[in-house]
This record gives sequence, structure tokens and C-alpha cells, in this order.
Amino acid sequence: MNEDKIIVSIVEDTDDIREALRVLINGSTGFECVHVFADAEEALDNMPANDINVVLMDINLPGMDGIGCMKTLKPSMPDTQFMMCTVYDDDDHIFNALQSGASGYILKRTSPAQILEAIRDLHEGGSPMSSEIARRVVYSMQQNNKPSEAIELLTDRETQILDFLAKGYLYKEIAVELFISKETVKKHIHNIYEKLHVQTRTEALNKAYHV
Amino acid sequence: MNEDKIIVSIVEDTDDIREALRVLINGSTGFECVHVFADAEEALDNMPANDINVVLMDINLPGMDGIGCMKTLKPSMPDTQFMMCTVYDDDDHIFNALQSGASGYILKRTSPAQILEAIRDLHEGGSPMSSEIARRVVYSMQQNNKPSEAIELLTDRETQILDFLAKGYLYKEIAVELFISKETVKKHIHNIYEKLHVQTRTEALNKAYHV
DNA sequence: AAGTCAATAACCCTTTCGGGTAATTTTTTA
DNA sequence: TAAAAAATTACCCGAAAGGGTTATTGACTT
Repeated sequence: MNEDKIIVSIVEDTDDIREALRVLINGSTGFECVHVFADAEEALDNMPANDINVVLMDINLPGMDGIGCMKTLKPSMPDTQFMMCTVYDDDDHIFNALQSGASGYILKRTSPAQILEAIRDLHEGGSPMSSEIARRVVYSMQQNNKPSEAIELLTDRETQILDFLAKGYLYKEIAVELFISKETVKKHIHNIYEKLHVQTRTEALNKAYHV
Repeated sequence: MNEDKIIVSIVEDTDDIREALRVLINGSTGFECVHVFADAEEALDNMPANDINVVLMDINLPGMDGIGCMKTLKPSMPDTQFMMCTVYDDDDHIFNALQSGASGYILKRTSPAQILEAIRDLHEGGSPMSSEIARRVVYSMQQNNKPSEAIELLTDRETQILDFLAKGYLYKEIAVELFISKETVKKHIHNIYEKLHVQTRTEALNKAYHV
């Protein structure tokens, strides 16, 4: 379509905000907004599958929320970037939105100039988000992959065996890998369970890795 | 200490860059750089535990790298923010650094003014990173928690039972939860294993969730 | 109306898991 | 050097998991 302009679509239930955004975008060189929708259902029914570069999506919509709407739309719009534009700045919303496929996340209090800048940035392959939002993302990432403190209780050998358990190895397979008897493997695992206060493999893994 | 100034420390092996950063920081109001180190070992030996607000850390150092250095320093410097300042912009380095405790990540080609801005931002609780870096982070986050395609093969009931398996429930416990017989649970699980081509609970969980 | 799929349930059978206990050897620490 | 911790192996035992098979029911499709 028009290669000079970034084609933007808006899903936002508050009339004033929706219109303000539309006017902002259509009044700026290099941007164009043809389609606006007041709720998720309207967007799902009428959003054109092609030719949309960026969707500005409010999270708090009546009925289906913006994240659900994006999840539904995204498969049929592989070349479109989604930017959440919302008042929520809590970890759950941020994390959920980004994990569900949003590439940008800005707050509604963002200035008009910054909104335009964010749209351009998103369209050019960036992930616009404020520095505080980035910190939330980084923090949650750090929490994710860190093994729990529980693992500190384990000896090196026990940790090693726990890793095999995580891969789904049988006792006898671990025994072969480590050149020890199956009974020894069992004893180690028994000790691991005692230290972690669990009774099964899955409980142990949930406790040792994961949050 | 001095509450007006942001106290910065630098770990960087290239003499020119290290000196340029020191001069930049000491020449700017509101910033001060007293300690600079040419490698990780020197930093570990001489870094003061307190009074450092921000550490600018190069990743590519001779001997121990910057990420390892940060990991070692961090426990004794809980109030200090680490910012990686490097030429690497690949996913592995970015992800590794942030997951290991860095709160900011900037590239060496960042302009002096932006470096100062990033330091201030970091000190005020943000996570400065360029928009492209943010995109990498978001992308990796999206990859992480998405269930594999394998799960598409499962029926609703099977997915539901798989969730119980993930929590470590016994067959009979699942049976009680769902008001069905233990044999039925077993049959469902058997079907799940067949669809996923696995033989054990842990293998199934690894295949269904996770990469 | 016939056929498929999903959910339900039961039976037989073997392997694996995990608890309890005891004992020996090696390594580490006090 | 003595004591403590970690790693090793073995045996008994019951519970749980998992393979294979068969069958009934209801819902959906053709």
C-alpha cells in the first residue's frame, strides 16, 4: 500500500481518547489511521488482515480484553506489530501482554510526540517501552531463571542427579551415566527429597527450579 | 556519602575507552568516578563494597569476563546497579547479562550524552537499553513461556490433566479432583504420552511446556 | 444411519519409584 | 588425628506408574 506512511489501527473504548489518537496520527506526516474500533469484538469482525503496520491496543476493554483480542488477531496478522497503550503499569499486565505477543508497551500518560515516536520505533523493529517498564521486564526475567534457594542445600552430586531427573532419566539410566549403582542413585534422590521436603520427582523439580 | 552525585565505577580493559569514560563522567555535573579497573580480578580485589551507585561493566575482559565479575561482586553490593557497556548485541550476551543481574545494557557506540543519561536513568530505578535491545528481550520472553505446538494435539481434558501432572499430583489425586476414576486418569495420561511420543511424566512436561 | 472421536471405566501385568534400614568407603573438616 | 559429611551399595517392601486390551456412553460428523 502506501509505503511512505505507517498505517495504524486503534482499539480503544473511550471515545475521547480514541478520537484524540486518530486525530494525532492523521495529523502527523508519515502516519495514517483509517480503522478505529471501540471494542475487541468490533476489531475482530472488521480488522483488515493486511495493510496494517501497527495496532494500538488498549488493555481495558468491555467484554474481551485487549490482550485476548491481540492473541486472536495476531495469527492472521503476522506482519503487524502490536503496541499496548494502557493505564496499567503492574507486572502482571506488562508481562502478560508482552508474553502474549505485544512488542511495545506504553502508558496512556505518554506525550503525543512520544506516542508517535514509539509507533515509528515499533514499526522499525524496536520495542518501545519506558525505562521503568523495561526494569519490570528485566526484573521478572531475573526472577525466572534463578534456581530457588532450596538448591543450596544440595551437594554437588545431588544437584547433578537432580539435573538428570529434570531431563526425565530413569534411575538406572542415571546410574549408567554416572557409573554408579541404581541403589546409589536412589539413595541420593531419597536424600534430595528429604532436604526439599517432597515425595516425588515432579515436586522436587518444581521446588528446585522455577519460582 | 555525597548525595548530589552519582558515584560510578568502571571496569574496562581498553585504556582509551576507560579513560574517556572517566573523563566524561568526572567532567559532568552530578557524576563522579573515583574507581576504575582494567580487568575483573583487579575489580574483585579493589572494588569498595559500599558507596558505589553504578558500575559500568565491559563484558569482554581478559581472564574472567564482565558477567562473571558482576555475578561475583553483586552479592556484596546489594545497592549497586550494574550496567553492561559492550560491543556485543547478540541475544546470548544480552540475555545472559540481564539474567545474571545487570539492570541496564548499552552498546559502546552509544553517545556520551546518552551514556550519562543512561547512568542517571539506571540510578533512578530504570533499565536503560536501546529499543532494539528491548526487542530482543521481549522476543526471548515470548519464546520462553509459549507452550510447544505439541500441546495442540491434546484435547481439553488431556490438557487439564497435564496441568495436574505438572503440579506433581498422583493419579488418584487427579481422579478425586475431577470426580472420575483413577483408571480413567490413567487412560488419559496414556493417550497424552502416545500423542507426545513419550513414556514418562517428566518427558511429557518437558515436551509440552518449555521450548 | 454409520462412523469417528472423546470421555469414561475396568482388568492384567511388569517396571519403576520411593520409604526404611544398615553398612562401607572416601573426603572434608574441625 | 578424630569426627563429621558425603558417596557408595545392598536388601526388604508396598505404592505408583505405565503398557496393553476391551468396552460403554454420548457428541459430533458425514
